[in-house]
Amino acid sequence: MSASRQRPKLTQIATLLGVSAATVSNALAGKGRVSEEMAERIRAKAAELGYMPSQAGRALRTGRSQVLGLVLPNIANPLFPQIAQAIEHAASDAGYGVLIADSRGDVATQTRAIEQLQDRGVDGIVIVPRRGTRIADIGSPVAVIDSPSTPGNTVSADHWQGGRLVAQHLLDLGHRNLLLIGNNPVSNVQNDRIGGMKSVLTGNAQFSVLWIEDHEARHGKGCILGLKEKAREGVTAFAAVSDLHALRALTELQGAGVRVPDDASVTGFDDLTWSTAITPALTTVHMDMATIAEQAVAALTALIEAAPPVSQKREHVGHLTTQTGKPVATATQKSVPMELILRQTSGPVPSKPTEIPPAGEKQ
Amino acid sequence: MSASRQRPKLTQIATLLGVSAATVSNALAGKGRVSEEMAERIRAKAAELGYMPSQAGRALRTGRSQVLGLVLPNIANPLFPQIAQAIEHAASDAGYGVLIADSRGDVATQTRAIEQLQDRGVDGIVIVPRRGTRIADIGSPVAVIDSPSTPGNTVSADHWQGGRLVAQHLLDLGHRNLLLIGNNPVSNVQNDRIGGMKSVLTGNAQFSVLWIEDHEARHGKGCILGLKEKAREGVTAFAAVSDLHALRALTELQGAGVRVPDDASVTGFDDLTWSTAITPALTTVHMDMATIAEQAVAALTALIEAAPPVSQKREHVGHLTTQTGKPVATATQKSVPMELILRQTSGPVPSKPTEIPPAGEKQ
DNA sequence: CTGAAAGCGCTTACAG
DNA sequence: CTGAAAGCGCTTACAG
Repeated sequence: MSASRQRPKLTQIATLLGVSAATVSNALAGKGRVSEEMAERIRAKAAELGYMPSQAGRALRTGRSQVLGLVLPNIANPLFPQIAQAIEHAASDAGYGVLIADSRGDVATQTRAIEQLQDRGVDGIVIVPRRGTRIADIGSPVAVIDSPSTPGNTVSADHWQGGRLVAQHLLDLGHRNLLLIGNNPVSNVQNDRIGGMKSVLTGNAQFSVLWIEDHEARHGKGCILGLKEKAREGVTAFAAVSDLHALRALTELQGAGVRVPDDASVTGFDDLTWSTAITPALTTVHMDMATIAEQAVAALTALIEAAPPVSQKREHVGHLTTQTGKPVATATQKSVPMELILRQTSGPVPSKPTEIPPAGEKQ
Repeated sequence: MSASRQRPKLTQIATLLGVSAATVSNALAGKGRVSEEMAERIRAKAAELGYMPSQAGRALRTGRSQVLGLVLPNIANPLFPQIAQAIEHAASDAGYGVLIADSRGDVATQTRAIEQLQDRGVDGIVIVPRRGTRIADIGSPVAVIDSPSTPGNTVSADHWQGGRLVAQHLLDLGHRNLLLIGNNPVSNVQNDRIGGMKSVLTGNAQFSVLWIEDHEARHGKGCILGLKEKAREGVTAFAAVSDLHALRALTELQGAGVRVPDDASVTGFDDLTWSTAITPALTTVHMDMATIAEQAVAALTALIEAAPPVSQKREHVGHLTTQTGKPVATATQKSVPMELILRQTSGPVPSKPTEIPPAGEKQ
């Protein structure tokens, strides 16, 4: 009944007001070349008609789509919601839309995904890269979200510091025998987190590291991690590099009759949605994705504005541009502090040696 | 070093070959108005230069952006990765990009999100709507992913049938006393799932329903669900309408010394990523998001093609269009069967009455 | 079978 | 302060 009248266009409001399209455009863009009085009338009329400029027209003319591409290693990744949400907001605040792409596992698909995004005319790309990605080969402005150990333009959480946080927390609770649980020793993120933990675990605390992929390579996918035995051997704290692994540890321990946090503590990383939905709720480390996303988008828009739009006649070629037209940008390296979230899976080290039930009739 | 030459444009390949832009355009579009020989040369040259048409130019001319909007109630939803991934692929296969938007909780934000998408010129919208959304008010082609109980153009999993699947499974295992766990009684999806379960639980099986929101309203957010007591009262199977609630049940039971699946069975819904990462792995019901997404995108592209592009001069106004230019579309109502995934949290009902440890020193 | 022309909706120098 | 004109890259009737 209401709504959905035909979308008004610039020229309509121009003729309605008896002015030129140029004036309307300038007024709406706030380019100041218009009398305040005229500008006001134009803005009023535009608002009245619910005018929104056509992206297509503007994009064609300016060479800018006002759209960013978001490339992720694997959309199915449980961290994806947090990242996508944060990027979407940051981008939206900066006047950009977000087009998604999925690397679907391999670097080849990632390359294709990036190309597709470019074919669709994105102004820049936010990427959480797969191992082995050559960022430099991407012909668009790029912001990388990874770990501070990644070279190049990067924004990320300070995973190392996050590691220190958990380890210190466990130390403070009296734990002196810990198992650090990771998945893959070649991940920068995981290595940083573990490295941070290790850096705190000096002196009289002992620890070892369990890499799940290695373990599964030997015992089969989805196998038991043998945490109950570890507990019986005296480990009182299990510190995983991700909530996913913490969940695995928690359920394995609980299923084996090891009580958390009474008999052993478990901690994770990432603060995934379900981490409060479990009993006991998971102690974890939270990354401030909102800030990370803002910084990534800010870095990206800076790059975009520095680079001349591709499809524009370059009247006077800038002094500070390389032959490819890419500005000589200094690499951004930002890292955002992580925050420890105290919940119920971590508690004081048991005073008396833990009594772990023996055998255990697992099916 | 290589790559990133200036993007070639249509006219470049035209002049290079000494033909008109029109011919190049026709050849590339396969419009047949070009000799096969010429077409071949043109295609070859285009491939050689890595030509990709400018979306902006094409969009401006055709009135079509080849982009779909994806609107979700809450990007942070754990189901989002599955949905986004599936939609992205289906859309990509159909030649569309996907722009994301976040409803961030309320209907008002959802409305704004939809408007933003429209301002960015999307050709259509895939929406997983919030309660109370008036789909009819959206001025663009829309495909809705929800439950079959939702009126209008809808594609969805057959949640009711999924419910039957789990309930029958538990019945087959000998369970006769079940607790169905839901969150919110006003959700169509959850009601369908529970309804399906109930429809199977006739005869000598007894059950009751626990709505978590109600329970939390009385006992506080994040409270204990009291499942151990239920178990002691004779419940042997806990069937949740989502993996999230199943996880909550599982950890609560495990933490209270109730062994799963030996003492009690637990089942979920959705097959979230972590459902194999827990011990024991979760028995759940999987939705075929790939198929759902394909159907949603297919329905959407059909609508898009039926509707005349907004910004086009409508030479001869079609016979079968309403005054708003929207085609009189018959409502699509498709539902995709769900699949039971047997894993370790469900097992035969215990032969002897379960011995649940009493007290329980929860912290 | 091929080309010349118009135009999609905007913005940006340039004149006045 | 305002307007006329050109042009972003494409596609689509229409002529030839």
